[in-house]
Amino acid sequence: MSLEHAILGFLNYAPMTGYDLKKAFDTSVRHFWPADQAQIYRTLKELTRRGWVTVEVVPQEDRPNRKVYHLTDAGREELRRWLRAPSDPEDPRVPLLVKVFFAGQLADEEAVALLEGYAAGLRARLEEYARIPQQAAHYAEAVRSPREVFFWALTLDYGVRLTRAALEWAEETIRHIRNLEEES
Amino acid sequence: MSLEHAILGFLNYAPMTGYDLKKAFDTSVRHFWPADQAQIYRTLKELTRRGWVTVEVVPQEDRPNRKVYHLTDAGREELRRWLRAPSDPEDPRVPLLVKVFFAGQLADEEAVALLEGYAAGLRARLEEYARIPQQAAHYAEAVRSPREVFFWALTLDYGVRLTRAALEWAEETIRHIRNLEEES
DNA sequence: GTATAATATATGACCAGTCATATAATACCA
DNA sequence: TGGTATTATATGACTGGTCATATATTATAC
Repeated sequence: MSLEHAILGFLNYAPMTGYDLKKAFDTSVRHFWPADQAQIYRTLKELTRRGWVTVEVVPQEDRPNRKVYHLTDAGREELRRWLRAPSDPEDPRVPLLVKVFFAGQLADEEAVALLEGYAAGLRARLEEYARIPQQAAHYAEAVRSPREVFFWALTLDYGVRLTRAALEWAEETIRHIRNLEEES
Repeated sequence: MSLEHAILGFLNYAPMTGYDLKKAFDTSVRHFWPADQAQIYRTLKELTRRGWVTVEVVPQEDRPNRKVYHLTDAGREELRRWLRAPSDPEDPRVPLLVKVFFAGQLADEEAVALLEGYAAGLRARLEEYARIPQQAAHYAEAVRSPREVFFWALTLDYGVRLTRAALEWAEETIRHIRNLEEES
């Protein structure tokens, strides 16, 4: 399960609270692995039970106590085991394709509208991706580990390439449908 | 929810049992929307409750009775409503990228092995996709609705393009890591 | 003769993830 | 003065999906 291991991965950088972890997810892997706050806290409990992390309660007066989680040796071992383990190749679920599959029920203009909406979402996504490097720049400087930064950048590259491929498909498909219309 | 509506979509082609539906899923949309048998039966129950489908029990002597489900007018309306409704653009979860994100913990050869395993899975997927047109040929003939066949083909085209894009990313990334190794 | 596949429906247990909400203090803005 | 944001943890209810298994008959393969 990815959430568990992503948490181990973050705690391997530095000890953190559930709250910190939520922010870490939201500013890094959220585009390919969003994490729900409730799920993070419940997973931390489970990871503690398994001995992969330990808790250190840091009392605070002005705000709620912090529960700082530390990766244990067993946890670090599990992280590396998971990283090396083969992942089974599952095709990702694509809700849009379910609509496309049954789009024969729609008129041509309606099918085009469906694809235009999808394409608009993809373009917005690409714009968001384009803003990431600047946002990440100060991070990369702070971390000062070019090796880590290299792998982080790979995930963005993947996102851009796949989104572009999907957009090209959508645009060509729209053109295709419009051509069929003209011919008839 | 896609499963519900996919079932409505199939029942719009023809009345069917849960068993038939399972086969329909497995021979068409399984690459982007796999359906569990238990989930199909439970969803049919729910769709009946909502009045989108009706059941007709067809007694059989030699094997279990068939419960043939029929799409109602309300169900057909719901199918078209769903097809026309905008789908919110969510980035798909990509478990591999979680590993890549934390791959700084691995040695270069290990990171390459991770990507090689992924690439192998993608190549197998492309080979499977390449076999689909022949498999679907007799279907397309039987259906005799070129419009339906056109939309079905679009979903395959999407799969091929996205898988190729992912494979290119993986292959270029592998080369990239190997180049870095040589330089050092 | 024995095992497995196909036809057909169904339930129980479980899992990961989502959404809403609770608590409680401080800070800041209008 | 009221409303929202930030810090911080936690629970309850729910949803969609997975896995294993039960039942019962016929057909086919080894």
